[in-house]
Amino acid sequence: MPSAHAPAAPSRRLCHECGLSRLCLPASIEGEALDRIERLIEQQRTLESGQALFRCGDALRSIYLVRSGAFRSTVEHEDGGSSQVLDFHFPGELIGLDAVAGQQHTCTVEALQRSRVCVVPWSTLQDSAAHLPAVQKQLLRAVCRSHAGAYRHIETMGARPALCRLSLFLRELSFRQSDRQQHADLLQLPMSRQDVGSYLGLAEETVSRLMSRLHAEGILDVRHKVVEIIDQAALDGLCERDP
Amino acid sequence: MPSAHAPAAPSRRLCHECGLSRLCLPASIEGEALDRIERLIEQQRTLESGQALFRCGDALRSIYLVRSGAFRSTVEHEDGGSSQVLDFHFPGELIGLDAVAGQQHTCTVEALQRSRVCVVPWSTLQDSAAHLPAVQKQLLRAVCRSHAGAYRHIETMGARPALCRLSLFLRELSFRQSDRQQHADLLQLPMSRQDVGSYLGLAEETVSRLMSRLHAEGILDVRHKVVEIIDQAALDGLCERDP
DNA sequence: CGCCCTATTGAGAGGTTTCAAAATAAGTGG
DNA sequence: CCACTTATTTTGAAACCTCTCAATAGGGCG
Repeated sequence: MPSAHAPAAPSRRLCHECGLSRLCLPASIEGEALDRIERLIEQQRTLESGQALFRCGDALRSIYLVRSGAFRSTVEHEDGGSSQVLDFHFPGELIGLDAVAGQQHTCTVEALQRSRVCVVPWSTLQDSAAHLPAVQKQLLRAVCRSHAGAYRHIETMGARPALCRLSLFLRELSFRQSDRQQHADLLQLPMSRQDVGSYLGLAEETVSRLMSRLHAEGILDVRHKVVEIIDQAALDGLCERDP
Repeated sequence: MPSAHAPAAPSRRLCHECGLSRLCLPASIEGEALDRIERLIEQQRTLESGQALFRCGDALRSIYLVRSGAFRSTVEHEDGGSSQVLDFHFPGELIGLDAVAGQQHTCTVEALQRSRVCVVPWSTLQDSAAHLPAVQKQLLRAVCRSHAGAYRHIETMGARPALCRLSLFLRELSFRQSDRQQHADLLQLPMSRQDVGSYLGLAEETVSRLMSRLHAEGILDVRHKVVEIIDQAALDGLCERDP
């Protein structure tokens, strides 16, 4: 019935049909306002593994909404040689807000695997936020959520023992996966051990060693980039600062 | 001349007369829009050293603009005993945005010394942002600036050697002081050594030891809570990851 | 199938933490 | 204003953890 008159919208139902909208920019937005947000999406873009979404120093052009895959953001250290992993980004998350303060990106973001993003031009988004309080609110909440994530990361790095940091990292991944309706105890680690080490302020060998140890103790089942949590309670215990 | 007709505004020129407005919420806002922002300030509040602005779990009621003094935000760890310093807050900075995502505060903020803040009710601020794009923009930038600070903090904690972390911390304080028109090389440390240690993921003894060492090497002049940077170049050198 | 990159595992050196004690500052009440 | 108590800071020595260097094993991609 409705198909008869519908102007055959050219598959621009991106957000309506996207399972991530609950997490993404349009969270808690429905109806016409959602249509408006959909129209902000300039294009979708696919990135191959290793490809950069933008690099440190690039001018702020767009904000990106992760549709699938995973990303890693890094900063190059002044001395040139070393770089450090600042964050990982999964479906439903916004990327690029690091440039809002200074109009240019402060880190480099690369795909860890074949990934897909929705591209939202910043100028358009800003205009939209100025007119639609709902968009403005969501944008602010997205930044604040990201900020809260950074605080959790700081908390994790402040948890001294390496085992404790790794446990917190795995728990965080587990939470984020279940947010996306994925198994909370069958973790997909799209990043390398080196990335994990850099993210946690540890050597990659330490990460590898601790993974093996947790496997040997029956707490994890480590199969390359797939890690299954066998004993959640034990893992939670390791997140405490002491033992 | 102008005093003749002026309606003797009852000292509500808070922002106009505040030297921090360039850093604070009203940054780059002038004229009538600035008046509007001024009117958002419900009251000013003075806190004694150690007094809490809010505690973890409190409902989001207001955002606070630091006028003078210094603050420390901490999270209590689940196990109860330990807590961790997440951030320090100085004049011109916004406090309280951590609660925007979830409507309740995720950390506890306490004054490190007698301090003064402007109190802006969140509901009022939100309304104002919905109507005034300038306010909206500033609010977003403030969060993003704070987010950028968190990323720098992560970068600092990822810089493995303790000496390197401490150097980066001192440099950061120096930058923030010069932003506030204070001497860049005469640092005021309102927080304890333990706070610094917690902030950097180090033991307080390590912080103390390294301070002494830098003093002995003639790079710093450490006088209790006042630290003078004698050899800026040497300190910068220590910020590199290697030596 | 073979190369290359990543991950794992081992052993030693080094830096930080811990525990403990002394020295210094800060806050309190007379 | 001083003496007292309390808290913070500094310094020391030993133990521990993590890093580094090095070699091996395992997957992934052409």
